[in-house]
Amino acid sequence: MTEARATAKVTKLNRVERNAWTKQKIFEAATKVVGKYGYAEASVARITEQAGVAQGTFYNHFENRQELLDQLLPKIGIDMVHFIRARTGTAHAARQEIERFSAFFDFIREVPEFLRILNEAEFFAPSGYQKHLDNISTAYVRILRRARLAGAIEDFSDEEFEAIVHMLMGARGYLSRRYSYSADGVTAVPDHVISAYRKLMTRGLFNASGEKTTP
Amino acid sequence: MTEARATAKVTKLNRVERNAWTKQKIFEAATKVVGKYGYAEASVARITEQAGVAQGTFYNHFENRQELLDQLLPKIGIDMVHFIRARTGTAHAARQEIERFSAFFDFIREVPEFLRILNEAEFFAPSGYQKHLDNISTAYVRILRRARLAGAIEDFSDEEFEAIVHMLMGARGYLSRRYSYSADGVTAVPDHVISAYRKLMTRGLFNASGEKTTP
Amino acid sequence: MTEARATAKVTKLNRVERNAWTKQKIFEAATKVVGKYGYAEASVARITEQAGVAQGTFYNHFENRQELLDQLLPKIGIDMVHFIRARTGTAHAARQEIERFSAFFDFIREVPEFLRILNEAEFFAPSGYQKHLDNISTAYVRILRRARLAGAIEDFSDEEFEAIVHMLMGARGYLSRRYSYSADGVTAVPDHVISAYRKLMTRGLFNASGEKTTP
Amino acid sequence: MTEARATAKVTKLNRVERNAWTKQKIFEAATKVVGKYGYAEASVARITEQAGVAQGTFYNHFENRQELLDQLLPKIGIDMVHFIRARTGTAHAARQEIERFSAFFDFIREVPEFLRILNEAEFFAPSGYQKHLDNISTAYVRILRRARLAGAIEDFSDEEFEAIVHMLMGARGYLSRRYSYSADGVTAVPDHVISAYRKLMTRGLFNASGEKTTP
DNA sequence: AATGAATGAGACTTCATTCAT
DNA sequence: GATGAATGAAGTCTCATTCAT
Repeated sequence: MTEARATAKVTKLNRVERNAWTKQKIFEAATKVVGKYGYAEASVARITEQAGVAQGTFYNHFENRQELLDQLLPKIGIDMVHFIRARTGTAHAARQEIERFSAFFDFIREVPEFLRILNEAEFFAPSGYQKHLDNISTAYVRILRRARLAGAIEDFSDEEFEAIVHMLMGARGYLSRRYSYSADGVTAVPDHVISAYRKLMTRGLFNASGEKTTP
Repeated sequence: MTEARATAKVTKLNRVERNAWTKQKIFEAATKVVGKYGYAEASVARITEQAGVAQGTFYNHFENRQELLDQLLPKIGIDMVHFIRARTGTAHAARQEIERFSAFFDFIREVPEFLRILNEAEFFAPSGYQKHLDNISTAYVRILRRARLAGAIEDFSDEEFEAIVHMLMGARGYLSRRYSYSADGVTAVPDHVISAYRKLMTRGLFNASGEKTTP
Repeated sequence: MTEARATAKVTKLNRVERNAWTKQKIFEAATKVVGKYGYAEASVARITEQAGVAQGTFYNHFENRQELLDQLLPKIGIDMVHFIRARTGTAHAARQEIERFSAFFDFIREVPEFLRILNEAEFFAPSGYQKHLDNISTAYVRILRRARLAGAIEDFSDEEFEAIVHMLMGARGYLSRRYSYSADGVTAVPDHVISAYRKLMTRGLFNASGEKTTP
Repeated sequence: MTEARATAKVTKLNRVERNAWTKQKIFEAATKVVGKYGYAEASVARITEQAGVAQGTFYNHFENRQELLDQLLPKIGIDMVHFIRARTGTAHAARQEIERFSAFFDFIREVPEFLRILNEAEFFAPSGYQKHLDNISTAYVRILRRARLAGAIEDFSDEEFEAIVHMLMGARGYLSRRYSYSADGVTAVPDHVISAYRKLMTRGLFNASGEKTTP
């Protein structure tokens, strides 16, 4: 009898759990489908088929197709922030920035769907995109401010930080599209791209002296 | 008599001219429609209605909808290159770069549709986008090389130039989306954005000596 | 109570039954439309209107228009085989052949749409036509072989049987078009057509001895 | 000057000649197009392109598309009659019939477009088809009557002749479709088809004695 | 008589969403 | 909550025909 109950834990979920589980299945299916075919091809039929549920089920969990699409990027974006944070050491601010830059591309290789979801979201899921942007730029500006406090950056105002952060995000997007896409799968970014980025940042944003004085 | 004939040119076109004129009307209509509603909403019906021709007429001038969409960006992109070139002086390379940066945003104000056409093209008109990208990056790399020859840039390889150019294009795109969009119409880019860009460039890419006034 | 339930079966169908019923409605509508207007004029719009369902419903049951058209003839063809078999007695082989010939024309009168569906299928639903042809000729050759075994036919090889069967089918098609069509509806075949066929068959294919009354 | 006029004969036709020549070009183009792609794919655009004239030109020579299509088969049908007549000897009537049967298939190989034009005409150019049918069956019945007069056929009425002719035409059509079509081009009919036909005819239609008495 | 761009009706098909079971 | 058939608006594209040049 106890064994039966143990089995039940896996196969027989209660109502709330079943509900969450179904929604999660749809989320994962959408990630796969959008990652592989793009938003434009991510029809409700395709997503529900991938999720193994009926089309009607979709509308028990989401108001409409757009609502799901808008939740997709912010959800994965938070995963990305955690991933990058875990990969960032305690070195000098300029070096940390390079680490973040590299970690971004590592994450893309880890979650290959992310690239397409990120890039297309701006036009197919604008409100989801905006939410993601806010998430990221807020965190990023905070980092730059801290670096300024630590003396690693001088002569940039808060407003300029915001602009810089958008430039950095834009640069990453462009580079990822230019260098990371490939026939099947995502490849590493060439070294010269990273070196170009390092030069631009260490000279343009951070105090050049920063690098030399790192213990 | 010659003047009368000149007038006639406008009102009474021959077959070839009428043909070109119709195609041009469709182009202009598409620019407006895509600029206002985006590629996704740019149906042939909408475009032809805007152009004042029948839907069937569309297919006398373009193989299919996508063919027009793919021609849109490269066509306007060339206009942009001319516009920016005309606004670029003969000053030091670093200053020229700032001029180009500013001129880009001026062009956006001049041709408000361009922004959306450019930004969405990557996903709705990929082959047209690629063509545009090639047009621009080729020209841009040439400019950077010339600056290097003139001693205004040091320590960057050709490969790095290509990466830099993609970063610059990406940065502009992001910034334009962040700062230039608005409810109705396109607004000027704030000064602090330009100043942030200038700092990044003059310090990160160009020789500091270029800026004579830097202490 | 049981009777009430039986009635309920008709009025209140379950999901599977409703589904089959809808598909059947579309089939019947297509039969009518193709029979009346021909394949070329059998648009999905016309068929669904006749069936009393929305156009979109069509594509829940058939991959595309052609799939339905290709299924039409084989489906009715099987009905025809049953019809003819039921009308064929146990008389001498030659007489049976005449019975089949007559029964064919009877079936045409029973299902007036069949004629047009059969005749046009070759060009508008080739794969459906081929399937029907295989169904029929296989059965027909088997009949001739049996007659040969019984001594009613001599001096024909299997290959020749196949050719003969095609001739017989062709002859029926031509005759049906020539004699059975009419402004509205299908009429009986004149006696002289049947007598001509009988002579050709009893003398050309079957042993004369079969006809006992021949002097 | 005389030489110039000679050239003119070829290049410069008078109005009537040019007119006829253009119409002829359209006819030939239509034959090729229908023969290759079938009536359904024989759009005015395709035909005029094949003919090397503008679409508008078409309507200077034919009321509409259907008019041309309806003229196609009768025109070639007459060629066929001449061809078969030239191949028919003066032997016994039964042997002549076999010669006609063979000549029909020879003609198909000579004019490969004919097969498709003939077969599809019934449904895509019904009035043209009817005209062709009348042409052929009239001539054919006349032949059978003459054979009856000569004693080669007995016991068939005029009405039965008409039915027989339709059977023969139907048989030929079926056989041609079954045996003569092939991936690219038209192939010869197998011997067993001809032998089956001969048996059916010499026994079923003609006096068997006819063959034996041939010198 | 020749041209070929313009027309617009109509065909097939897709797909987000609804709703009865 | 899950199901999946039904819906119908909307989209792309074809093509016979017209007509001004």
